[in-house]
Amino acid sequence: MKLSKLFAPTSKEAPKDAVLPSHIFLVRGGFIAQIGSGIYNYLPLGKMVLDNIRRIVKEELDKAGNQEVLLGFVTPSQLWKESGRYERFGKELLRFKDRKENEFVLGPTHEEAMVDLVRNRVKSYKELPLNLYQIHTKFRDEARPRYGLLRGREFIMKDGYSFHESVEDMQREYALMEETYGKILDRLGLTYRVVEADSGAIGGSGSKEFMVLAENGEDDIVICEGCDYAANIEAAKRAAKVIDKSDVEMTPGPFHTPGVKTIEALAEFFKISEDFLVKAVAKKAIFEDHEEIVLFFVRGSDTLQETKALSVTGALELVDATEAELEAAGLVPGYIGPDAENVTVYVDEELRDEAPMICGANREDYHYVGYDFKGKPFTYKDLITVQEGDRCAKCGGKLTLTKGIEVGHIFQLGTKYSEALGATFLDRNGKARPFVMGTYGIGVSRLVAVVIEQHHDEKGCIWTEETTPFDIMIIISNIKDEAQRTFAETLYEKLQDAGKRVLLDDRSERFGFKMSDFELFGFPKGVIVGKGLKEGKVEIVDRKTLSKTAVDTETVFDKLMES
RNA sequence: CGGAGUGUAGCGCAGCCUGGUUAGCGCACCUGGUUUGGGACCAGGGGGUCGAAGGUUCGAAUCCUUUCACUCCGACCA
Repeated sequence: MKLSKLFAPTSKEAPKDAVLPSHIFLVRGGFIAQIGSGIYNYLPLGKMVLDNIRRIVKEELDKAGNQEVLLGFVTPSQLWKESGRYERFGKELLRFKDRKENEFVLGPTHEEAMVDLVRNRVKSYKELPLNLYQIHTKFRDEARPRYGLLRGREFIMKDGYSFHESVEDMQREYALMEETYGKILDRLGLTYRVVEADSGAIGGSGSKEFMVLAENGEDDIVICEGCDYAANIEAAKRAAKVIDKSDVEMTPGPFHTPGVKTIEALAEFFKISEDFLVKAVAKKAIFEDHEEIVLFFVRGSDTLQETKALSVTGALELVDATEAELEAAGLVPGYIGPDAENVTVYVDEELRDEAPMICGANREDYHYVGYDFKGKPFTYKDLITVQEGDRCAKCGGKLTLTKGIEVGHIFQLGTKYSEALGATFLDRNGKARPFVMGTYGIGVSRLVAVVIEQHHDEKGCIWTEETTPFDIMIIISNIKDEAQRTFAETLYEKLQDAGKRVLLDDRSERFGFKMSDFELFGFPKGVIVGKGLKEGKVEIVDRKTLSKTAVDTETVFDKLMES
């Protein structure tokens, strides 16, 4: 390809809203261009990267025995109503009607559609297992799209769905997918961790996320320094905190604490560690058919993990409760304790049998000192957010927090969707049973940006070997110099014939301009054909290190073929 | 969805408050020339429904109303 013919408009200026390197360089390098909020066009270079990633994903999945299909992007709402997600998915699901007033959705994920494809077509255990995937556009009407390709509304995802006759077989496939995803990310040249995750709106019994480690990641992940434990903050567990109670004594009873409403104030008032306080977090839980106030109690030094909290309630969402709503429920804001009546109460697991504690007395201006959880029949659940420095539940090692970008997520789904949609097969005994399913996703378009988040410098992109659109860029320093042009064009032809993907910068621009574009594009190798040609020399530039090596014109071809 | 902004040439912006010639500037673009190892220079040139609709006015980019889009902070987010 000749750069003079390539549609790759580069620019010195980045869009003013671009803050992440991937966003800035992909736009400046002419890889992508925004067309609407959270919607991007792929220009030739961006499309090449996307195709590379898509190809790697496909190769590895096919090797693992998966089969590619392509489902309709527009999905009849009926399917979503059958699974119950039409209501549950919320506003992210873009709904619309056709000219006949029939309702449709733009698929944000395709569990329903894939189950529909398989039901009544796969009828016997003999046809199982089956793992079908597609690499397709998705649409989620994100409340706030940002960060370029990292959080768009329209994006490209690989989504796979497996069907099995037993949980054991599904778990075998789940393990195979974990391995396969690892191979894919390795080939892309990414550093990642597999972490335990919350299953969220998809549901199911277990899930893991593939997190690419990056400073600008949106997800907090917990990593153990001592073993391989790693988890999303939303799902992370720790060894129960050990509290030193040696010099704490309390005489049980109510205590007058006027105006002391926060944990900090309470710790100050009693001159005691927050470890001995009970923090009440009140939320309004919204269910499909009603709303109610729910109370969560955690140790004063802990914070509520909202994803865990949401999951124990089974509600659609949790929102902050207003003081008026709390009072209406018979609660006293600032003095709420676990013995509150007529509301649903969840207590953190680590407070089971804990004593002595200080908690709200459910009475204006009073706390209860010396509270004992022993024998209290609360519903105890894991509710806390793991903090930096907590101890690993697996090995006792120190837990640290880091940032990651989610690029893959695998789920042990079970029979949730097959049951809801009535998708069954006949088992070995001739009995109809719902498929046991797994589901597996990779953010293909997100990966385009992720590669850059992990591989860039202040000048621009640095593509990895398998993602780069071109292997080599030949830069003709002075296009008016006949010798330079002839040599470069000959080399260009030769490398192409030898199977290299080569871009020839034959533009009539100045040297500095072309070098800047080379650095911005980020192809692994550059060849500068310039003033050294008179002495029989050209230079090979390594994009990663930006180091230049003078090479004889005789040997440059072989040198380039080596790498 | 709450709060706050911005829409003027491909991009970045000034002009608006205080209405009044032909709406400017930088970059980019086109032509000619000089230049060619780190985003050059000289000369000439093209490009605008001032986001849209309505209103006030002799006169609107500028004032008013409505609307749309985009962005930022937050909430939200397989």
